[in-house]
Amino acid sequence: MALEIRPSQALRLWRQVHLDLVHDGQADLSARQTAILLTIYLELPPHTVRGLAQQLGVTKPVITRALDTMGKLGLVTRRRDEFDRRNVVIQRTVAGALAVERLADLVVQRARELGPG
Amino acid sequence: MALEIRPSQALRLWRQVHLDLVHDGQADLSARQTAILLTIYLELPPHTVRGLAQQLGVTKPVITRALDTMGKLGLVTRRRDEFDRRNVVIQRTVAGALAVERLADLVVQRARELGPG
DNA sequence: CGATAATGATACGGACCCGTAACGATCGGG
DNA sequence: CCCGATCGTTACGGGTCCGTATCATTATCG
Repeated sequence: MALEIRPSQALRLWRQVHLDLVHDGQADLSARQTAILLTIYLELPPHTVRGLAQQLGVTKPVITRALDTMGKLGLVTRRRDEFDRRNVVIQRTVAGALAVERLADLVVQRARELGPG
Repeated sequence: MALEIRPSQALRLWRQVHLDLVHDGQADLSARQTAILLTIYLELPPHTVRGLAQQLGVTKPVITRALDTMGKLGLVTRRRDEFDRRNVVIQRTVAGALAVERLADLVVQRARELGPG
């Protein structure tokens, strides 16, 4: 079920969605933060700092700081793992789920509006 | 020629491309910077600081700083407009064009790999 | 126990970015 | 000519992020 898209379409889609994100005054997330957020919301729990760091190929402090920021924005929450208290389990929030959902709708909508070529 | 894509597909595509960008050690551009870069490379020249600021709905210093950063990365160049020396014309570079092209191919490739649902 | 390993958080110096405000340079009309 | 308008840049104070190194806490295993 491959999704066929031409390079020029891909670029216009990419640009338009980013323009929308900037325009809507959403949090100006970096590529890293976006990757972290979507990983948390798309991959199966549980998510740990170490696991996310491995998946992204970055150091642990990067994840910790990103979680700090997203926590302030209400996009994720952290909780101690009671079975292994060294671990921290990253949890989703309603606000985060809504933000992800809004992003999905944005991409779908802008893709639908793409002209040929 | 609408491009049909489901929300879950959109999210997986978005996540995977961002993961690739992080992994490939590309510059960790923010949403704003990405929007600026793609606007320069997709919209017809000439591009000015003021024009970009209007299109993105941000202040001029934001554009100036983004151009500083992308200039260091070799993605864009600036030149004085000789007809109206108040203006600065933003120009594309070979490196920038290659980076944009690579992004396009990345999106196309990851879209092709998307499963259904 | 005690030693070792593993996890996530923190400290540090440096870099970048933000928004507001001010600035120098340039144009253009009276 | 000069004065206002316009352009892009810079200054400022505050915030975030980076990578490296180190830390406290907790688990594991001899």
